[in-house]
Amino acid sequence: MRPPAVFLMGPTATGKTALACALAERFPVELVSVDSALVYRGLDIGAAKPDAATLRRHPHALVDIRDPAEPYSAAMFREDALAAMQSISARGRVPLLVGGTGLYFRALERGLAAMPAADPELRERLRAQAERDGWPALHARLAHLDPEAAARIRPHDAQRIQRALEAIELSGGTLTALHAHAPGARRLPYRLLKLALIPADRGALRERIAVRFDAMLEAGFMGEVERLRARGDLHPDLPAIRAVGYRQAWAHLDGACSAIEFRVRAIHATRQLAKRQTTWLRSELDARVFDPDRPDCEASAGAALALFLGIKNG
RNA sequence: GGCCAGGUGGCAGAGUGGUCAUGCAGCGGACUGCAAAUCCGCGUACGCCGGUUCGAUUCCGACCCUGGCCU
Repeated sequence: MRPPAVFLMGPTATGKTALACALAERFPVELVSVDSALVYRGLDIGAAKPDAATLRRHPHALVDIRDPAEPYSAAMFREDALAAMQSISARGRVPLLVGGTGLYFRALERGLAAMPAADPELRERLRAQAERDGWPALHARLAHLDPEAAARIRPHDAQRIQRALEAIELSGGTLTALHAHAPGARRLPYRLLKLALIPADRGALRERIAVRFDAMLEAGFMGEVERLRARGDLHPDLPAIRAVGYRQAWAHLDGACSAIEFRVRAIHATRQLAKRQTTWLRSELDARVFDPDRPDCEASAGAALALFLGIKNG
């Protein structure tokens, strides 16, 4: 029989970490982070990374595993997460995957088609071509090589056009053909309980995001960004520096906008992130949804987990 | 009180006698190796009342409001 595993999903600033830690106090679970920003060392305050004391008491796998200069990816995440889960299960414990990165959860659960890995040089070449001819021109080329993929991808979706052309060039086949290779065998070999934290009232979430951002500033967020800049080898095109908050802070320190403007932009970007994260969650039809703003949220989630694990609550 | 300028969607800000500004915010959505990324979609806005006109956000008049100057 497949071992159990739990997903705890939710947009930013909904208290996922607190809930995960609370559950870890009561159940035999161990935490695995599902967050594309927490993997980076040095992104702490602005990424709302659990503090050192929390991490000591409740270790999170896949936190601080990457230098901000090295890009991470969904495929690497899947591999790392599977390894972490296996080791947790082997100890007789239950992996609790907590985070807000929809693509990572999906890649983990459904698997990714076997495709060539990212190739920085090829990407750079495609980027240069796009700068000259525009992405729609590359999209037209894609339409020639793989009409089906081109129909799915918008002419200005730089990232996907680039990835499609990259995969085609590296594999010699089409993206469509690569995807067609059923990733069925790659499905997650676990019995899953999915918990989703979705605020019924987005107004409350918006407010919490603003308050939290000001707390980050108070806690020294700018100093953290200054330290990253001081390294000298980081730039705004890196995934780590494009993270919400960091990107806006970087632009502000470059003189692109005032401190006041920077704060507003960062808060807006965070809210927009929360919205996109919520959109991912709406497609998780088999998830148990809880409202983080209700006082019984933790108890309800705990009850669902107890039932799933066949453990007497308490 | 007088003179001048102006009142455009939640905000900023163009413009025109009869199809469209645009940006930001917001909302909805997509999502297979950068995903806290990338992209797509969504608004009968033209201060108020009259007038001119086939047709007024646009032209004319009164009124209200805002800012500046003057008394």
